[in-house]
Amino acid sequence: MQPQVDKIFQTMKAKGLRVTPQRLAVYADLLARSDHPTAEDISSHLNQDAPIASQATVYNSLQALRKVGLVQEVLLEEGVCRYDANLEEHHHFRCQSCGEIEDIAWDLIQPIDFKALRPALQVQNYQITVHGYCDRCHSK
Amino acid sequence: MQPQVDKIFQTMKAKGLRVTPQRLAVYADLLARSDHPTAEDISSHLNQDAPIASQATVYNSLQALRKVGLVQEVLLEEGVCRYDANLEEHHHFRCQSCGEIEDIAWDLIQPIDFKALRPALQVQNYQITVHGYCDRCHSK
DNA sequence: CTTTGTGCAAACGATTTGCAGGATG
DNA sequence: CATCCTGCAAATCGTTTGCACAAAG
Repeated sequence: MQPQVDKIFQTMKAKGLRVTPQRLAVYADLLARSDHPTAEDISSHLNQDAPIASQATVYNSLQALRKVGLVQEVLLEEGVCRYDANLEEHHHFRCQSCGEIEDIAWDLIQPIDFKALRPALQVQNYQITVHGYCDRCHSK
Repeated sequence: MQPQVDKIFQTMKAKGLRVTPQRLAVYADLLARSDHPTAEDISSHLNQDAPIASQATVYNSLQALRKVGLVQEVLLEEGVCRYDANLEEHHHFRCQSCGEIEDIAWDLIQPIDFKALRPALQVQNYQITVHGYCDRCHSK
């Protein structure tokens, strides 16, 4: 088991939530994937061989994980919510042709000091969303 | 009628789409609002006194306007799609407490040269989404 | 008279919820 | 044994679609 998975035990127990096999499976699946799956993606991937977690439980688990801060929502397209267990701050690129989503490392972009720009706002975090065409689609 | 509204005639006709009273009403409503209303917001606002456009027509009109580039989708929260007729590039701030959305002027933030950072990506546009607490919620 | 758009209601897809039964502490 | 969680199915919410009629070119 990857070291990162340990986090769920500390984090969830600290908030009084149980670490059930289903929640663990959802979290492990998210950690193991580099893409940003939807709830449906996770559900079908998880249950492809044997039933691990019902659809409702996947949704519930994602909410629980989100509540304790282990996963984040990612909103890049209309109509679907994607999830991400990569808690390092990062930005996103989305290909307008194939829909592929690519992370953009936080360090690549010079930090923006919103405190200086807009002192009235108490900024918690920010992300940059980049739209365009990926290498593969572009070269077609 | 505001000068901006004229745009719809040129733009839609150029693409072979008709400027119907409903589409005009939806567009004018969007131009007149500084917030970023949902389709439902627009529909109820438009029809509060007299029936102007059915719900389906509001959705269709928004798609038509989006297709010709007069309005943009704004994805800031899960489950709802917001719309914006402000075509000047800009960023968004969303208050995590009251949900209020505020524009952040494009010029406020130093442009990012993605071509230099990630030459493989053909970047069309990008926006920054800032989360935090607005002045009002923060001072509570 | 052919094309495009509207309105209604039904269909849809993603997500949530109510509730009975199970597992956990 | 009290609490929390799961699974199922039904419900909900935002959005889309099929179809008949109306309007525009």
